[in-house]
Amino acid sequence: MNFVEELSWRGMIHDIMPGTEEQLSKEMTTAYVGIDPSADSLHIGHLVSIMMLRHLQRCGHRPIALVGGATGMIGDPSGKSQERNLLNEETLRHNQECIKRQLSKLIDFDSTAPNAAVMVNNYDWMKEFSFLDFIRDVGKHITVNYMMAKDSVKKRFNGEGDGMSFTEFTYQLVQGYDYLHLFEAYGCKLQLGGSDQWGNITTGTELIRRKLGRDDAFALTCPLIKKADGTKFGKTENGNIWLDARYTSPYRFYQFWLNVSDEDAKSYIKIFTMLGRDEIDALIAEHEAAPHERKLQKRLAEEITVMIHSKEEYRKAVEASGILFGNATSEQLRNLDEETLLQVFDGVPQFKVAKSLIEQGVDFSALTVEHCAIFPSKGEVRKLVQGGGLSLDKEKVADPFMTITADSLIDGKYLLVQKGKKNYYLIIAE
RNA sequence: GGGAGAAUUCCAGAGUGGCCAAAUGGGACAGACUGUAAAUCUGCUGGCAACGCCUUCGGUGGUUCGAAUCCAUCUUCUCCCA
Repeated sequence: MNFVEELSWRGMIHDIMPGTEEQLSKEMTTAYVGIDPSADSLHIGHLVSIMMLRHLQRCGHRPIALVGGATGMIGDPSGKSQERNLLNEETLRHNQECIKRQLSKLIDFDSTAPNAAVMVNNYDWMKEFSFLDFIRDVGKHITVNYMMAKDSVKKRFNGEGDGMSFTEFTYQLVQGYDYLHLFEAYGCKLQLGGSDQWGNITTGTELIRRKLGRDDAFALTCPLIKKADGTKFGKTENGNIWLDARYTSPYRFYQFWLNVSDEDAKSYIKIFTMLGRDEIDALIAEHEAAPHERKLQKRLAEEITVMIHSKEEYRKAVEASGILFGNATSEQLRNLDEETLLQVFDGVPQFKVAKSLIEQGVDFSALTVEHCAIFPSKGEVRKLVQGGGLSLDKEKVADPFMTITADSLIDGKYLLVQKGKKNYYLIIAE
């Protein structure tokens, strides 16, 4: 299987350095991607790079995942208009461990195959590197003129943002040195990344050329993922979509993919799943024939959820979606056992209230406004009720001042308040 | 340094003594339709024990029966001249 061809039909190539394809067909090639360890979980913004590594490994080449412990301490100025926070070593190590665990599910690090993946941390070779040694052995080879010509740097000189510290300016040199180091230590001849990394990557190949006189270091970047409507990919109003279930529940993760637009689904299924070309073409054809069935989104969500979480989590997410968005009745809701109920409503805002309060009977508006702060005011509740936008336990609320008693409790302790179609609030009486 | 103007509810932006909880547009939220989409249409957008009451129009103080509207002063911003 040809790596470049594979990425190419998937629309995952933005820029490729001449000679890359020849290099890949010549021998088993080692390639790396840099990952910024700024959190202890990856998010879906990282997923494209990871998919590139997966394809690379499948095509028989050797992936290296480089955790940017050192570079993470500096902060990449590309695409940022402000100086970033720096991380300490302890946090970095912790983050690296967590990231490795996530990557292991997707990339093979452990096998004895010659192309088993490797994880490295640039902190390991940067921490002992003295400033003097660095500027003598590395800085000497690259001119400031060259560094200033990069777009990411130029922008910061044109009055966008707050200027740029020397630390940030050095970033590309440090990343460039990573490539040099991996080239020498691992025979790594290709760097992959997002298109915003092109400038940094070419500093690396330039460094290898000038210092070692070698011109067989290559670069390949993928386009940055965009949504068809121009808004930022991978963000919701609740923030990032994380791969770690602690930060983004599998249910939300599944929902994110299920909700992508038709246009985006067509490109995402190529980028984020390992499905083959024929299957994808068939899915897209099917989708275009009956877009309302959203087979494409369903399949996309299934593939990715299973890949990142598990079949079991996927199954639960589908079940939860059925209850939340299907025409589940009050009856069905009450038939759920407590465990399933809590899973379905995992991630839904929860409010605790004294059970005695419910047993005495309490006014719906008072409960949701005063005791639980679900809604900001009783006027709000009244308006929503008048518009038919509020449900309790899957039944429309007709009177904002209705009295809630223990009869409404599900499993003797839960109340499910629903605003509109998508907003749920769980009240727990204890 | 001198002069002119502006500040209104989530945003933009009307209002220049009682008819102002404040036009209109946008956004947000909800309803219908739908595919948990887009578009469209409808409602709604200060609070409350609600045909009424209370708190809002940069801050403070005043004039008045009555002030977002007039006066004084302070703060911030914009523009013009040097």
